[in-house]
Amino acid sequence: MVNSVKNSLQSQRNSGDEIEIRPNERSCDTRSRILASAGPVFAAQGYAGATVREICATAGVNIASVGYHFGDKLGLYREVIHALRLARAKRFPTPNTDLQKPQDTLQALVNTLLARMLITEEAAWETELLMREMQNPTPVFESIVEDFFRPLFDQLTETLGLLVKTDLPVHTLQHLAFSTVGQCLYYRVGAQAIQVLIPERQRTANYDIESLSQHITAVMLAACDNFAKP
Amino acid sequence: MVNSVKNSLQSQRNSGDEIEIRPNERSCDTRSRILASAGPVFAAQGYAGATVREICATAGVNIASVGYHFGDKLGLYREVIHALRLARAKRFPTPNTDLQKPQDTLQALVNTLLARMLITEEAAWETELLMREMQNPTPVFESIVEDFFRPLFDQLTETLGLLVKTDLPVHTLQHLAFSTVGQCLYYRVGAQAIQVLIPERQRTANYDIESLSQHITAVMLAACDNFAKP
DNA sequence: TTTCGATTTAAACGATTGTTTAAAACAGGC
DNA sequence: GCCTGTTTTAAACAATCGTTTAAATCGAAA
Repeated sequence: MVNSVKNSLQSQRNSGDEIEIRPNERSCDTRSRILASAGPVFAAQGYAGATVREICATAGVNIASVGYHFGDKLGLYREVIHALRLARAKRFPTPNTDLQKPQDTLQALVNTLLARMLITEEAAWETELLMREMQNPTPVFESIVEDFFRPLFDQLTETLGLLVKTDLPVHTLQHLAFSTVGQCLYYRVGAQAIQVLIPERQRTANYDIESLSQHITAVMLAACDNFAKP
Repeated sequence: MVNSVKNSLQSQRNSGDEIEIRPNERSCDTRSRILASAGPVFAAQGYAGATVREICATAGVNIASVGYHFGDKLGLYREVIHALRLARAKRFPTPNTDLQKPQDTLQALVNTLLARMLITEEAAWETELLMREMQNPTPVFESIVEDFFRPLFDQLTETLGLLVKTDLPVHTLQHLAFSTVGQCLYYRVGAQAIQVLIPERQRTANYDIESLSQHITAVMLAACDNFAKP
């Protein structure tokens, strides 16, 4: 009873304030350890498949800690997503759209998209988690789209609008934007299929970010040129 | 003990023979009822998320029946995938590539791809299940790619090869094929995101299979034209 | 040092999972 | 009708899940 009251208060505090001042070092340590361990586990197993026992074991803390610090499993997941958003906003700043030719802007946007998809560093779990949200949306999905996908989508639509010269209906520009995104996304979504379809030698030679980025940009520029003169 | 022996024998019989002669009507009924109920449940919840209890409840049979007829949960899943392959081979025959202009072949291939993705009939669970296999591959995934994806992929590569006129390296044709597949796939993978990004009125007006198919085909034809004259 | 609230811990809770068991119900040959 | 092998059934199994509890431990103010 006393615990649950404390937890709910703490939950409100955490989700409300941006700057959190933890009571002391000890709790802050276990809290952030849980947070750091939870991300990869959620990404690898999915929200339902992930177990708080595995998360706590990886973090080296007691099982009850997640209940104490985050209320419950869903509260922990919410904070993982929250932290993920902050981290990715810093890692992938939206490329500057002005001061350069739209061809270069498109190239930069495709590069950013592919880099987000094919990242293999220690932050690969972030992309994995976002992919899982796309297939199995949780209540946090809509805010992810608004904060994450829409800015890049708007920038893409705008840039394509500059490239087609002729005024095209909005939905055609949106289709072109989705064509761009779809091509980039496939090298992550279809990665398992590509691994079966294409022998490894070819894959390592011609499937790096640079080659794919140039190819997709070329496809879209050709499409824009063609759509310009009907 | 006696049961487990019977089950393993039965499992081998089922996976080996193509034409199965069930001992009598009764068993065949519960067996096929389980099989019919399992597909949608596996598709909706994923393999791990699906419960044999829900499957059996939907089928109206006892919980122990899945153990008796399929050995265990994984055995049931294998047979679901097996039946799915047979059903889809009939439903989506690969379009005839000869006897028509490559432009028309491309259009037909894109149409088939989009139809597979955006199907909303009672067989929608099949696509859902295949998408889950792409993200969380089980041991059956590789055979799915070989039997299902590769024929269409080869046909696509070949058709694009006819369209570019100039001889291009194989990997470039493969990239073009993936560009085509990626654009089609996105309207299923990104459906949840599109639902947030695009207001419903626009979606119902300009996101039908026909419009999307024509758009994607136009994009790829433009790309092929451009790649032809470097 | 004592005291008190914050935090961590081990243990248990009830619920749900896949699987198994042993008995009952069934179908067909004699 | 009886017998035999197949199929179905209700019940229980052990394992694992998220969550809760009450006691132990800690840190700092009094």
